[in-house]
This record gives sequence, structure tokens and C-alpha cells, in this order.
Amino acid sequence: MKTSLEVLKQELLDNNIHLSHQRLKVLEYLIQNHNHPTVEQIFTDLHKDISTLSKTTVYNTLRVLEDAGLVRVITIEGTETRYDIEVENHGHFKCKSCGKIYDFEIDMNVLSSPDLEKFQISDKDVYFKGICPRCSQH
Amino acid sequence: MKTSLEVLKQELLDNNIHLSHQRLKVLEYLIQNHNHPTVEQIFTDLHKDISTLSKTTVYNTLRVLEDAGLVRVITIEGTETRYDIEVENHGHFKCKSCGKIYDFEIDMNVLSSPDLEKFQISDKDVYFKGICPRCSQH
DNA sequence: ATCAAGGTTGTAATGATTACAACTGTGCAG
DNA sequence: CTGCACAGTTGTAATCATTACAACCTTGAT
Repeated sequence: MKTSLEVLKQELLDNNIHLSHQRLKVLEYLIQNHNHPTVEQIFTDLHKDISTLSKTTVYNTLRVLEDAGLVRVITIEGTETRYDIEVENHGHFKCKSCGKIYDFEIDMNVLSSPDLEKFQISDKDVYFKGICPRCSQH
Repeated sequence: MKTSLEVLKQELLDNNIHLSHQRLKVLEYLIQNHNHPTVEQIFTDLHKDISTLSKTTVYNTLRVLEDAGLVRVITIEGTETRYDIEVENHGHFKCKSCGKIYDFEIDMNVLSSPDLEKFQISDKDVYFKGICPRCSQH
């Protein structure tokens, strides 16, 4: 499994990133919660276990993980930033009614454009919005 | 031409939206500036002409235009919200070096996923990031 | 045992966006 | 003509996520 903790820990070590207690907890949290949590959610939940945890640390850690390419930042809406363990080939759908974000499989490799011939592309994000099945059956 | 002022004015009238002076100015600005301006840029530039203009009005107007489907909101980065006259079938590329946002043509209709069979999709956004040709040559 | 470097913490500052209440202008009824 | 109602505009204050910063803590090497 690609998102196993052990594999990711090794990736951090390969990137010369120190595996502190807090960082591991954030990483574990993201592995166990694929529901695209916000910083607030991550902080609130982890705070129950680590009472000394600071929100700044959560921000710092997420940036470290993002820079290492382990975590994907979802900015589908300007008002909220969400985080996701990096998984290839999927887009994000946000329901305008209930607000839930769904993953969907999509082949990013198909996504290319002659306009970008000379561009170096490092990130591809696909965001859809609309109404999810649960909300549309009202 | 699809983004002509006259056509868009008619669309606003069709949506029962009053064509105030300020709203027309914002609309004109977006037609003339396809460089994905922020609220700050729109406000600063228009303020030169309309000295009484309020930033709140710019926010209000952009929301009205967005709801009417004439304007597309670009949230490629959580820190900045940008606005674009609605044009079909194009994605946005942001250069991580110079920060410029480029349009590129892409066939949104190709973008679909079996996972979304029962979803009602109303918006499709494609965001790429990387290095633009101007920044990568040296 | 000591020291340096990196990591963590809490508070203060920032900055974009929204809420809100007062003001303005325009069209219509009388 | 006059005044009223409504939609749009304005400016300030409030909100909220994020960042800056300085002090503190941990850990590992010498």
C-alpha cells in the first residue's frame, strides 16, 4: 500500500526531514483520515492526544510535508485550505450543497495542452463542483 | 466575440441584474484585462476613474457576476483569489517562479470519471503549476 | 556535561473577506 | 411636482485563517 506509514517515514528520512513526535502524529492522522481535513480539524483532533500541541506546529508540519511532496494541498474554495495524503491520479469534487469533498479517479496524463509545450509542469489539480448523489435525491 | 460588453450586458438584464455604473465598470475592466486580476488590482485601477468607489462594491459586484455565471473565480492558491471573464474550455497554469497565471486550452468535455456517474457537475476547474518558459530559460 | 541546531510553542501581527448600518440615487404612485 | 420605496453603494468594524517572531525545549555530537 502506497500510503503506509513506514514508506512515508522512509521518504521523510530520504528528504533529510527529522521525524519528530508531532510530525509523525500529523502524518498518521492524514493516513487515517482521507476526508480532506482542514488545519482546524487536524489540530482539534490531535490536541486531544497531545495536549501541548500548537496550531503553529500543525501549519509548520503541513508545509514540510507539502514541500517533501507527501501531502497535497486542496484549495478548491478560497475560504478553506484542506490537506490530503498525496495519491496519484485523482481529482476532487466538492458538493455545493453539503460541502463534502469526494475523490474521483482521473487520468492526469491525458491532461495536456499544446499551449503548454514549453512549460515544466509539476502539479496538476482537477476540481469539480456540483451536487452529489446524496444531496440531489434530496 | 463572446466576451463583448454588449452581449454580457444583455446577459445581466436577462438575469434581472441592474446595470449600475460601478457594475459596468467592473465588467469592462474584466473584459479589457484578461490577466486574472485580484480584487485589490481591480479596486486600485478603477479607483483612479471612480474616486468614490468602495472595495466592498467590488466584492459585491464580483459575487453578482459570479452568480450570474459571467465570471470565473480562480483559487489556484489559497492566498489569493483571482477573477476571470468566463470563457469555455481553458485551464490555468501558475508559474511558481514569477507567479504569472497563463491560460491554456483544454477540452473539459474529455474530463470525466466513472466515479462521478451520478454527480451533477456544474463547474470544472483545471489548475497546473510549474515553471513557465520565460523563467526556465535561465 | 556542554553546546549548537532544529523543532515546538504561544502570542501578536497581518491581510483578505464579510457584516452591518447609514447614505444615495432612481423610478413610480399619488 | 413631491415624496416614498427599493436597490445599490459606501466606509468602518468585525472576523478568521495564516504568518511572524521570540522564547523555550530536545536531541545528538563532541
